[in-house]
Amino acid sequence: MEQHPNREDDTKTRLLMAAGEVFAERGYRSATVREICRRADANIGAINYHFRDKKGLYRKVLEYSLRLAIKKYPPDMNLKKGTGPEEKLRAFIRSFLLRMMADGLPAWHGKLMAQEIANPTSLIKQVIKRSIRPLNDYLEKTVCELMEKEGIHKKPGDYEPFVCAMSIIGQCIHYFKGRPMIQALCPEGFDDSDIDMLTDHITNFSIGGIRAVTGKKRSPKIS
Amino acid sequence: MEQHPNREDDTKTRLLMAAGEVFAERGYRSATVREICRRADANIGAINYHFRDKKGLYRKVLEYSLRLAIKKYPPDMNLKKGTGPEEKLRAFIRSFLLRMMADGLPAWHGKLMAQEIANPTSLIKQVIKRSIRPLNDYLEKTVCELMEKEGIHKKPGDYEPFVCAMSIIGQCIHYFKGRPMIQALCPEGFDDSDIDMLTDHITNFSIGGIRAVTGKKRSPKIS
DNA sequence: GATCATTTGCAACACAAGTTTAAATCGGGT
DNA sequence: ACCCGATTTAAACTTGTGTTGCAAATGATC
Repeated sequence: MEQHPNREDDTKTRLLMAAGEVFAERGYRSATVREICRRADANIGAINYHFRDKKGLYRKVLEYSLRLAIKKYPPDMNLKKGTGPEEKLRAFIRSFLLRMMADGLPAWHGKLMAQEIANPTSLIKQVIKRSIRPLNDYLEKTVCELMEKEGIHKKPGDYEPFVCAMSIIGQCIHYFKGRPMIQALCPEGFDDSDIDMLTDHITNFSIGGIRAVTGKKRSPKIS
Repeated sequence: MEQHPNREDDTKTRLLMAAGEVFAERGYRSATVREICRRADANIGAINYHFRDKKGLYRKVLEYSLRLAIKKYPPDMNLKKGTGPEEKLRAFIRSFLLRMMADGLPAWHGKLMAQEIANPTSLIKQVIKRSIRPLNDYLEKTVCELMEKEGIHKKPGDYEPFVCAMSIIGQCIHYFKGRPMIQALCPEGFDDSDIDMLTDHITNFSIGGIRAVTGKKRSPKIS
């Protein structure tokens, strides 16, 4: 039935792939080992043999997905050095959206993270430390660069860059998790091909937001 | 253990109250009838007797919560007529955050909606129609007023006000559903008392965002 | 080709959660 | 005091899900 978990691969790999798919689209709790095994065309027992239990499988999926993600989406987003912060922000948002919305092999990295954020499991700590924190640091750094252009000097970890980063992430995640509601609210529009328009909107909106946040603080410093 | 479902009330009311609490904090799927009954100090069978089944109970909770919400948070947010759109937006964001974050009796209206958005049930259509849509309309209208001040004429339902509204809602919901992650990312800060700071930030950020979005479109119309 | 570790398939088990049922209890009305 | 309907209770039933054990099959090594 499924394509990606190629029958050529060994059972362990097929399980890993199928599990990645299912965990990504259903989340840890709602995913069932039986569906994973069905998609992997493997036996229920195999999961116990190769990964001990469901959580062991999930742990391996996270590790594998993380390793792939680092390769495919390095923190600097493969942008040439010296690109302006606006373009860095746009690239960040676009890749963040793509990672969550896209289908296919590298799709589940973002979805897994989004699921963890919305419904944390006991592995949330690890996910944050190794996946979310680096992304967030990069985003905060970019935000700081944008603030710098407004004449405000902030460093990652300060209050303003942090909440701005949260506002940006929040928008992106909302467009993923809130898709059913958005479809219902606005039935005519928003197929998956609109990621570019979405990227434009969130980028513009956020740049304006950052500008406004720094603007509030600037007044005492200008004069 | 619990306070609100007062032992004085009849079983049906106690069940309704307890269910509101549990559904609000756990979501429909993760909530269990057994916990609801335990909190309501009622028998398992009572749910079947009074509400047919879990979904029937949930439906009644939504109806009751909606009726209360309309009374407590009317669409115009009880602002005096003639208030500026900035203040309307701030009031909207603040009440939206409060409804999700607060504890106590009227707390679960917002939480239920947020849970529905993040994990829709089969009743999502009804929730959207009667709760979310009106709120969204009001928000879009406010956004349009803000755009008007920038010299751009848009009406609710147009693309720009819609995506701006989504960006605002997205930020608010992220601060509710993403609380565990935010705590982990920024352990020092963010107790529940920071709603005022959050309101300030999201309001400023969003006003700047709206300004930026209209700014992009304004250039051809100005000249 | 025999032996051993690895892998698979199947069935059973445990457990949690929603639902149902039948008996017990209670409260008014006559 | 008795009866009848409404309510409450306790227990069983059903289903879905994770886990485990075991026998059979497979494959590699000597």
